[in-house]
Amino acid sequence: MYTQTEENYLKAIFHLSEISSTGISTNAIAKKMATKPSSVTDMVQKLSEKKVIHYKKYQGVLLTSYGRKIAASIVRKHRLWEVFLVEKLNFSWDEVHEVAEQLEHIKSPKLTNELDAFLGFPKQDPHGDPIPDKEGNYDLLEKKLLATLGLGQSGICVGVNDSSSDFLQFLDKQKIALGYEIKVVGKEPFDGSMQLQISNREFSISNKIANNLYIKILPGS
Amino acid sequence: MYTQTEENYLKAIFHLSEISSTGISTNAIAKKMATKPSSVTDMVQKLSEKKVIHYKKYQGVLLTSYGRKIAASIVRKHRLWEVFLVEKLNFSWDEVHEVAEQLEHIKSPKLTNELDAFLGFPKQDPHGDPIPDKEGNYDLLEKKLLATLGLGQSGICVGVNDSSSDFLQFLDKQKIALGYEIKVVGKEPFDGSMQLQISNREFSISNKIANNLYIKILPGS
DNA sequence: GCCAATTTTTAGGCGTATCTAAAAATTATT
DNA sequence: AATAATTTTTAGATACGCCTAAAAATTGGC
Repeated sequence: MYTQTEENYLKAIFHLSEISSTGISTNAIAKKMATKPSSVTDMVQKLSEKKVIHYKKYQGVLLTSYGRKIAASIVRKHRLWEVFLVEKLNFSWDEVHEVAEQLEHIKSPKLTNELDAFLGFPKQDPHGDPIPDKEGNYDLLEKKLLATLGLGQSGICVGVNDSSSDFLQFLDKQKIALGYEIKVVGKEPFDGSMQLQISNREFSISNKIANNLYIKILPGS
Repeated sequence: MYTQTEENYLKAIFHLSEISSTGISTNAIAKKMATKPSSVTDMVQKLSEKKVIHYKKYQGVLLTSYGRKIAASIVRKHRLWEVFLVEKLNFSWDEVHEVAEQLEHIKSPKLTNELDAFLGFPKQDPHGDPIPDKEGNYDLLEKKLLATLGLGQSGICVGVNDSSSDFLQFLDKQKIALGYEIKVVGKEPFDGSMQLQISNREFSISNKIANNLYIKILPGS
């Protein structure tokens, strides 16, 4: 059994692994966990003794296959709860994260699996991220950052990179939500800003925004 | 904000207060919490500083009205989650406690209140215990012997008087279990036997049985 | 009312998870 | 390759919640 803190470290390493695939540095974990590198060192030594990560001094860490399974089960719970909150309890997608951070630590396989069934075995959470199954397997979406789209291309908004409340509220204000079709009708080389078309509405977003929105490209575009 | 441990102490004191109404002893709390009296002393000193209990050395503790409100909100969450688990996720009444012990510590007023609404504002949990409202108020349900119920009254089966094996096996055979709602649909003055309705099943029990089953009366019956 | 039994508190220690400050190792620069 | 900058680890301290053992206060029996 793992403490909530241990679970949070495993989850952080899991998410960092999705990007880097090389050894995850102490500093990267510290940044993600909003803690100090020295605290990370203490923890990774403990996690290493528990065989959930590989760790050698000064060389970063990697999840063992066992550790990856545990991390995936936490992510599974987090995302299932997000679906529950949005679909059953009238939460909006920018309110769910904080509560799901708590709910993901509830220990009851029966609860998790019954919840999964109750929700109709969803494949994605409200941010478009995949929900791992019981065994920890999940489909990687072929997501692209909006910023990488060319002029005239269009796609469907499937997720966000930065799920901070500020960013999610910005999207809300701009009436951008998951599932919306977005077309790139202009790109500004000077600052990387883009002109977009959603439904019949046209507006402009900064490069920073475009680097935080994941898009699934439509085949004929 | 309170730690999970602090919340568990408050809840224990809350439950002990329902019985004794005098100062709750260190030993009583230690027994309920499955910990040592010295640990209890440490904690009650901390809780006293936080103004949630009244405490004077060697004189036991009592909740302040503020502390009672906090404790009631934890009990509220616990019992709402129990209803959720039984009604939505196919848990049986004897499986819910352990999971509810975890879920009761989730901190999100919106979650609690939306869950309440989602469940249709239930007044009792699956064991027949009352669910406090947002303000911490709740109806005390009276525990009565089944034999004392009048015609047409209904209640929830909450306990047994005689726990002999013979009796418990009888209950099993008749498919009567804790948490079941029982309605009195007939009383026989001659021998004191009663006709009962459970779910859509009707059957008859002797007076001896009726004097061994504790029932909590539902308000509107 | 006094002594014994019980209850409660205090004192001191332990493991977890965190921190700061300093030392050690690695990486980058010139 | 030597030195500077960065990263990482170690050392030592703190708060929390728990423990054991011993002291203090209360309660009960005679």
